[in-house]
Amino acid sequence: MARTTEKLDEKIRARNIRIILDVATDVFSRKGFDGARIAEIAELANLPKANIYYYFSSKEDIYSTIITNLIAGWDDALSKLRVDQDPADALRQYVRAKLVYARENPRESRLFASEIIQGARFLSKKDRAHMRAATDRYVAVLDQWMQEGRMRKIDARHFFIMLWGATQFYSDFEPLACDALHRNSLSEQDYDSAVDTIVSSIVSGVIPVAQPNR
Amino acid sequence: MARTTEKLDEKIRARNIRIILDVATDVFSRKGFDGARIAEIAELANLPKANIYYYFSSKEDIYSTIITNLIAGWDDALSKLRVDQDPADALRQYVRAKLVYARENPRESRLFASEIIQGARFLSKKDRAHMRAATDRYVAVLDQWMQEGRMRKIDARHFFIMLWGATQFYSDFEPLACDALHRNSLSEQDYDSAVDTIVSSIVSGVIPVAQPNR
DNA sequence: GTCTATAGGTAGATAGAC
DNA sequence: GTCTATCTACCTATAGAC
Repeated sequence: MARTTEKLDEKIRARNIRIILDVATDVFSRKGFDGARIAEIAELANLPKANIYYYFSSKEDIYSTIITNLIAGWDDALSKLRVDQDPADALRQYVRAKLVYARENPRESRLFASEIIQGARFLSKKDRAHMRAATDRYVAVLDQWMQEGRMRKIDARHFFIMLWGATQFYSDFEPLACDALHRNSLSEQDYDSAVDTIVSSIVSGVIPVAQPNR
Repeated sequence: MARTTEKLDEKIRARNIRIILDVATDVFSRKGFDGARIAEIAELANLPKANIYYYFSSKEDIYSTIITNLIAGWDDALSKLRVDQDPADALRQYVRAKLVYARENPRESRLFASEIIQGARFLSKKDRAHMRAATDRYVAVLDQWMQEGRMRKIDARHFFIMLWGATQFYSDFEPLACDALHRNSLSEQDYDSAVDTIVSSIVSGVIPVAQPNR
């Protein structure tokens, strides 16, 4: 009997926590940390406000939980660049993976963008170190390719910033992307075009090589 | 006498409005519209809270004024792409102008980014139409270059989104850029490296052309 | 034009009944 | 575990003295 109750409680608890984190992601992404209201989260979760405080100790507790979760999610979502891959193929896979993640997780992407714009106040040192380490690994792969002559020598760190900015724009600044593309909303084809444009631009360049008959 | 008083009043008014808009840009950029507090704006402006409401009718009034002002500022800041320029030179100038603007106006840049992330609720139709028209003019220049064979055929709209994302990252997501570059803050040299990496990547591509002896 | 005082409402968080 | 009622603090905005 006790076991049944415990199991049921665990189910209710897990379910409520999941719902709270889900709607909180929505509210935080639309309002930022300071602008978000616990009352709105409670309303969207169909729970009394006090119930939120039964599962989480504070507003910051909910927020930090979401951030740590989404950073963990990135590692799985982003295909790993490996030194033995073809650089052009690998870059295409990386850009595609970033755009797919952005398209499938727009709220998480915007919440994180909002957190950074507002000064990265709740991004823990651990999470930042984790991200720096991931960047360093990617940079090492590109540096290796450059050493082997399989890639032109550029600054790999700035290069990754360029890829991040180019890909995140579609989810974080969607209204601007829609305006620029004359769309009401972005379709899967638009995302495919984004991959093609980004990859073909950075792989081959946009300026034709001068004719040899000069 | 009346004239002197009027002049003095105008000076005080102009000065106070300027100060309010200045500190409000800071607060809105750090907290977003909903998170910003009039009390904080008043405190930073060294004015009583009620004084803010003497110059502006509401929180939204201050916010909208800032947004319209900063959009007007862009037209001057961004060097115009002209069809008769050399494409590579023109793209370098454009990227540089965007990065210089981002570096010199980080608060405006972040406030605007925050507004878009939070759904572009206060971006007027007029301002959006204005931005779309500017984009269309830039796109027309690139399309012309492509028709003349001076530029590879890519989607000009996605291409501009790539440039916007790549350049805005440095001001809007500065903490991430600092982490990626292993810096405490970004120097002018870092911005120069950003221009070089972005421009050389998109102009020539990062993958060497295959040797002709295949 | 300036600013104190305050209205009227809502925020995050908690006490305690069930 | 759940939720009503409520605390204290703070919010936007205004009234009205100077």
